[in-house]
Amino acid sequence: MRQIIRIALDVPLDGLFDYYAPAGELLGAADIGLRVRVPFGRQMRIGVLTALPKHSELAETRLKDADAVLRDLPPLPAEWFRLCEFCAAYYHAPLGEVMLSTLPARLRRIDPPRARTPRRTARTPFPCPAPALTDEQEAVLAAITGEEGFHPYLLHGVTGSGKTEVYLRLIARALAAGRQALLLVPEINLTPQLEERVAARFPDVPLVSLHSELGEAARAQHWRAAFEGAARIVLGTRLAVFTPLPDLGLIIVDEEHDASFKQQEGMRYSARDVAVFRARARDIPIVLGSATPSLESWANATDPRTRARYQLLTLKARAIGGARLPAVRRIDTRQEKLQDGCCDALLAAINMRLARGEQSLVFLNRRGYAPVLSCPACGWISHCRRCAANLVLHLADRRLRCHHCGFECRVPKHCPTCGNQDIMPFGRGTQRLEAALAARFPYARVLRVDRDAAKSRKQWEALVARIRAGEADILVGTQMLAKGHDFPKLTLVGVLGADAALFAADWRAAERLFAQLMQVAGRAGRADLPGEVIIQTQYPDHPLYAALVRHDYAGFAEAQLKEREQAGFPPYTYQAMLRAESPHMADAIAFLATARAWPQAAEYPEVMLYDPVPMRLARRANLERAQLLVESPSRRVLQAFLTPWRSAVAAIKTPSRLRWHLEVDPMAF
DNA sequence: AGCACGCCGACT
DNA sequence: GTCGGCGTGCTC
Repeated sequence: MRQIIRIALDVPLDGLFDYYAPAGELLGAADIGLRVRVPFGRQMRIGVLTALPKHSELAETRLKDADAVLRDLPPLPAEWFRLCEFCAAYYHAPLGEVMLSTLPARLRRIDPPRARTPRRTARTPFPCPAPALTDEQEAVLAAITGEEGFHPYLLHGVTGSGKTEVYLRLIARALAAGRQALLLVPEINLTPQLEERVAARFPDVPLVSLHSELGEAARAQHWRAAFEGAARIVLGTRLAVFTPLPDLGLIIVDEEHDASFKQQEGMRYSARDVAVFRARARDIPIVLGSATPSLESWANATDPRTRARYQLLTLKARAIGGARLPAVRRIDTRQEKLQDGCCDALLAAINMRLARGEQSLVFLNRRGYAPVLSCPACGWISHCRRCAANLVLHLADRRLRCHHCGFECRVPKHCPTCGNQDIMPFGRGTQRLEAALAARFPYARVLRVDRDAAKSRKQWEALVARIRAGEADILVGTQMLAKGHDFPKLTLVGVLGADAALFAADWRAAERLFAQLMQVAGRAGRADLPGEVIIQTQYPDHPLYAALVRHDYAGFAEAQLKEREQAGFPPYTYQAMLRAESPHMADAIAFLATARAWPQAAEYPEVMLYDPVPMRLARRANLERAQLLVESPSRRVLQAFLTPWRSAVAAIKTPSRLRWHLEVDPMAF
């Protein structure tokens, strides 16, 4: 009679796998959570020991022997199991896939490279004493003090109001209580800056960062320090939310509205939502911070029907002495003659900054030279052969590029269909704007900051350093530049081409645009220099811009929530999306139609299944994509439906090239 | 998801 | 004659 062990494996199959314990090993309850190496099919894999069952459902003759129990790492704790189980259940992903995908790659490897002596990361932060708090910050901290147990807070603070200082004080409190603090940030771009600031405040406290740009070795090392409790502060991007932390006492989610908390591959989870679950399970406070909270969080904090699930805390004033919110002006471009896409007022304002030695930023969320190349003679336009999208003209290196699949080619010298020599760029991107401004202001130093100019982290940091050193007068940038960094000499922000998002098919576009414009406006005038924002628009009376002029997030959010409620959109309804992709649209649609026709669906009258439709980008990289929206006014009902439905969907016989996935709480449509 | 087995088209 | 295309089926 040999001991049976139950293993979670990283395979897209439901259920766990039973093995015999390796010869000569007797495992006990304390070993649950250890990693185990097992033969699976024709390969070896790493799994996690989840149980020691008395019997297996499988005939014992079919069980294989596990290869080895790995003891290089202590067992993963029960709390981490519960977190993974919650995600597996809520996002309808196989447990093994969830568990293994949340571990650093090195711990999933069959042949772990011998751990080398950890390199001393010589971090000598300049110790930085805590500044005096504003009255508002005091009030916020007082509201949080003394709260034991699970308590979710939404910290709404305008850019520059000193949210980070509040975080630092809360972290200090957690540390003093002998707890670890987990600080989640949206983007890798912002982590070094914040890490420096946290390290400077707590020079003697072990701190680690966890993000995808760390090398495999560093990632494993940091993760381990956090897991073993050596690191007391953990700062990381979304993947860090799964790090087991023995003494966790506080979670902070900075910029909680940010879309990068949503994983868009594999298990499509929201790190912010997982963080809230984790805080509740562990019975500790969590602070979600933002200048423009997600409407979900705002509703949770303000809608009386949700009985104020989150406690709202507000920072209204800018913390830096004398700094005020920038004046926002709308310029009606229907009344204006534009030059290179810019109105006179913007050009004059840039001129004034140049004269005063200050910086200007022109925000245009479209990279490349022009979004499409076209032939005026025959109407040819530069389509991507693999996607339902246009090829973008990149004049900097004379290439046409697809921003969806990465296809690129040389710019043709003449029209491929009619031979016309005069093919024309249509529309305007950052490269074209950069060139135009450089020609218009020949003595100004124009710097473009977009994903093409800042491909790597290094390039990005070099650009930021140049801007801060005052080596640029006019910045042309995409949303990359909207986030996080303060540029003390930047006093003018111009916004071009924002209108498109007002009437986008995606009903979340307005929310994103408002957040983005609030953020980019926050770049202007942070120090003692007053800031100005000029928005060029054909719809100056649009309520979104009107709210922006008033810096009125709350007014905007309330109006949006009212619209959402009337239209029956989240957060007043709960959604899941089944997506399929295949070389042929008909196969994708047919698959979704079969899924929709699930006979038992009739037993869930509160669940609405929409018609399968092609996705907005209907073809990408030669795969045609379609989606099926599932909706319910009740989260519980939706979940109850999804579990059996997913099993039924998994049993549908599909053409071999068809891929599908189910996404709970989809963000992008 | 991997990975093998298996049965049909153009290469040495 | 075989290299390799991807259809099908299995993994404790």
